[in-house]
Amino acid sequence: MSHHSSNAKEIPTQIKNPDLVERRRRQIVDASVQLFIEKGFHKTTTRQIAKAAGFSIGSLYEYVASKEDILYLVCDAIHEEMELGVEEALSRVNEGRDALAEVIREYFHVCHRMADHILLIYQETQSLPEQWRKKVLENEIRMTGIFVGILARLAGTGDLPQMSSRSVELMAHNISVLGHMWTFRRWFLARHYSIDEYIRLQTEVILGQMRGNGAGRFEEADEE
Amino acid sequence: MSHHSSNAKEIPTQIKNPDLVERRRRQIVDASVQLFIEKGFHKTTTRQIAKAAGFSIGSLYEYVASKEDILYLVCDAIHEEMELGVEEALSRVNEGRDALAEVIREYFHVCHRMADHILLIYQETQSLPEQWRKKVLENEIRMTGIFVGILARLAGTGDLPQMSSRSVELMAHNISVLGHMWTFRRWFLARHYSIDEYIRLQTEVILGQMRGNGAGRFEEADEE
DNA sequence: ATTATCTATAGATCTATAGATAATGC
DNA sequence: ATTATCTATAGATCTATAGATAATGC
Repeated sequence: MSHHSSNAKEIPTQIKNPDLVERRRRQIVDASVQLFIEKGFHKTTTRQIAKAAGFSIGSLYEYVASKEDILYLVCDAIHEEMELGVEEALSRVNEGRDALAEVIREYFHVCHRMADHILLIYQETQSLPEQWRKKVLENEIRMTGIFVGILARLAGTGDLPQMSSRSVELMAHNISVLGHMWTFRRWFLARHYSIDEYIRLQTEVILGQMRGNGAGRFEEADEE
Repeated sequence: MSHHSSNAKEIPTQIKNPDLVERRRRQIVDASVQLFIEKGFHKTTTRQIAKAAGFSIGSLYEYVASKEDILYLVCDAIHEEMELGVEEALSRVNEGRDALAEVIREYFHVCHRMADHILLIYQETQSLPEQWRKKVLENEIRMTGIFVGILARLAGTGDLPQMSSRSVELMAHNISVLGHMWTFRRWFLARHYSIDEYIRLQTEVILGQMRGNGAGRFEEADEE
């Protein structure tokens, strides 16, 4: 399933050498991610980005046409990293009855690792021009789609109860968002739960329904 | 449970007449909410706010000390409206076995009604000065606390299975956030589900575990 | 000659305030 | 006299670009 050849290539540049473009844009993204996380998109200036990237403001504008371009590069890079992370993590998951619990655990760990980045997307997507906001939202759906596929397969093999495709889809959204919740409520949650406790409890909540195995196992961990 | 005498009063002003302050600030908030939803906080100028509120930029700065003050007034007003909405809605909920389903339905309808406002909070909280961001996040926890109280009570009367206080707390967070999810994934969800379908399916998901009544009722609505 | 980079700055805003004016109440 | 409001603008940025300079390869 997929080589995500980052949409970023659509952004025009004055520079002829494609390798150079890729290298410099990576510098721009790395510098910007840091700055945006610290100060937010609007409070970061293009000069600060150029400086942190290691070249002049003039050069910066050879590689992008606007500050919004930079935000798009950043969002796109984050999604690419998320997707790689998730697919790498999911490749470790075995088939079988506990597959979904493992999927959740792996995915939530990726969310934990990329907390600042996910938060950035939640906060700054709105600042993108319409055309690119749309692309970023599509990325979000693509991520959710990975879970739809897994849930559907598990339902097919009987490892999950039969459910309508709409229930499957909504469940996939819930898993995505409850992973994100750890990032945007972290200032609260992390004071009360470790990431592993959080995963354990949420797994119970999410699987509770699907297994339909009664209310007996509430205080028990599933694994770990 | 509470008169939320909006924290807003802490913001200093040059104007002596408190009624006037309240009235003018309401004008400021009403104008700003509209503008922020349309263009975002950073792309809205103080002049536009003053104009939309119906007075001059000079007067505006008699009622607030900075643009951030305005954002805080806006966030605070939104939380106040949310809390009023939720408490009003919950006052219609009866005790008993279906209480939680009703709570969810009422709460999600409030989220639906206030979708733009909730989204605004997600996007712009970060732009607040530390001190006020903290207050806004506390508001968020207070809202969640309402659900903690309800769940705990239902667990006490036996209308929910016994569960640890941590599970109750996390469940409350999930309900809050899955209501918000309708607002920040609305561009996708609303294309595939009506708000009532969304509520029905999510209710099944959330209650599925707690009732522990097996996987039989999947395709059945609970009410409506 | 071509490509990449830099310096210097035009041009456009935007926030916040100072100081003038109008309205209100004694 | 006091309170509220307005006009005009100081002062501070910030994005984006034009035009000059340096590096690269023929």
